[in-house]
Amino acid sequence: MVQKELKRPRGRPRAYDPDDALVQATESFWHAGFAGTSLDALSAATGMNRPSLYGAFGDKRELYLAALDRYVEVSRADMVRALSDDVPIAAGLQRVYDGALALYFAKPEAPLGCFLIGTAATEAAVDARVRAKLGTGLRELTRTFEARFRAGRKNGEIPPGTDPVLLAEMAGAVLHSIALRARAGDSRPSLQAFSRAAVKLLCGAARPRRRTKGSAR
Amino acid sequence: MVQKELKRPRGRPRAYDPDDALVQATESFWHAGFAGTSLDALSAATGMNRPSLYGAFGDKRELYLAALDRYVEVSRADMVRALSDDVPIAAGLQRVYDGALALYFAKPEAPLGCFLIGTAATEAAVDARVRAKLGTGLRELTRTFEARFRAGRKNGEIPPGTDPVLLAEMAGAVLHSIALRARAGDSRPSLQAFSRAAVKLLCGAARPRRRTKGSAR
DNA sequence: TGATTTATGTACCAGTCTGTACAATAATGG
DNA sequence: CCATTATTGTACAGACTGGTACATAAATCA
Repeated sequence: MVQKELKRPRGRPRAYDPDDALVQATESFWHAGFAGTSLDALSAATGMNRPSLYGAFGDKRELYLAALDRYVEVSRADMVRALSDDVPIAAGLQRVYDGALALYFAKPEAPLGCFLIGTAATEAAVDARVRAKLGTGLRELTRTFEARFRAGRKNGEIPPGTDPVLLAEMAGAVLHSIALRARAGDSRPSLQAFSRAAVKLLCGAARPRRRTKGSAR
Repeated sequence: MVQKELKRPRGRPRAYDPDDALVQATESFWHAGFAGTSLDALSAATGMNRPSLYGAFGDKRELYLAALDRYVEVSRADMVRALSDDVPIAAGLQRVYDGALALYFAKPEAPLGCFLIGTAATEAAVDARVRAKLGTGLRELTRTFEARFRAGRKNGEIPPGTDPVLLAEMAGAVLHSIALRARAGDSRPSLQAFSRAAVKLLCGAARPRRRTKGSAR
C-alpha cells in the first residue's frame, strides 16, 4: 500500500532498513543502557558498520535520542488505543497495564521493564536532552490517562467530584512502579495481580463506594 | 560513645575514612550511574587513589554494590522512623514523601531523584547482583509501608476490610513515581502537591468515606 | 559507457577505561 | 633502632572507547 521507493535515490543503495536498525539499536540500549552500550554492540545489533551508523543517525547520543523518541511515540499510540472511549475506564486501564507487562516481559529470560524508565532515568542526570525527553515522555503518558479520566467524568463513568489529574498521576505511578519492578526481577504474575488490584482501587475509590464482591466478569 | 580506635592496627594508618569515602562514591554513582562513573571520578571524589580504592572495597562493581547496600539501609531506617506508630498514618506517609523529596532535591541545581531507582534500574538488566539488590531494596521499602498499614488496621486507624498489601504497593508506587519524576526534571512543588493528593486518596479511600474538610491536625 | 553520487568496509587514531606491579612511606612491635 | 605490617603514590599495561579517513563498491544519470 505505502509506496516505498517511488524514486530510487542516486547513489549506492543502503544495505539496511533505517527503521529496523533503530529498533535493533533500541534493543541494545534497552539491555545495557546508554553508557553501557558500545558502538561495537550497536554495530553488531544493527548489522551496520560504524560509518553507516554515523551517516544514518549521527553519533551515539543522537541515535539514543532517536530511539527514545520512537519508543515514546509507539507507547503513546498504544496507550491511546488501549484507552479508547468505547471500553469502560477500568477495562481500558487494565489493557494498558497488560500491554505494558507484555512489552516489559517480551524477553521472558531477562525482563527489561520499560526502555524509557529503565535507561533514560540514569542518563537524565548527566544529559539535559535525555532529561527533557524523559520528562515530556512521562508527562505525555500521564496526560493520556488524564484525558480518558476527564472524558469519563463527562460521560458519567466517574462522579463529577473526582480529580482526573490525580487519578492520572496515580495510574501513571502504578505504571512506573510496574516498569521498575519488572526490571528489578519481580515476577510477572505478581505484577499482574498488583495491576488488577490497583485498577479496582482507582476505579472503585472514584465512585460512591459499593460492594467489591460479586462484580460480573 | 562508640570507641573507634581502641587499638590501632599494625601498618601505616589510612588517610581516609571508609564510611566517608563510601558516601562520596555514592554521590558520584548517583550522578552518572555505574557505567558512567570512571575510577578516576571515584578517585577524585573520595580522595583515595586507585590502589586504596581496590584495597578498601574491591573493584568498581563491589564498591557500587556496597553503595547500594548502604543507601537502602539508610532509606529503610528513615522510613521506619517516619512511619512510627505514634503519628497517624496519613501524617507518617506524608513524612516519608517529604523526606524523600528533601533527599531527591538535595542538590537543587541538579535533582538526582533516588539513587537506587535512578541508577540500579539500568544496571539491573546486565548484573544479576544489582538486580537482586534493587528487587530486595524495593520490596523492603514496600514491606515497611505494609507493616504500618497492617498496624493501622489493628489499631482501628483503617477499616478491617482494606488490604494492607495493596495500600503498601500503592504507597510504594507513589514513591517510585516521585523518585523518577524528580530525576526527569519535574518541579519539587508539583511533586509535593502530588504526594499530598496521593496521601489523601490512599488514606481517604481506605476509610468508610467521610468529609475531607476540617479534619483536626 | 563514463561521470556522478551515495553507501560500505577496513583500518586506524587518539584518548580513556579498569585493574595492577612496585617502590616509597608511615605506623607498630620488639 | 631495626623488622614487620599495612597503606600510599606513581606509573603503567592491555584492552576498549567513540569517532573518522580513505579506498572500494554499487547504484543512477547523461
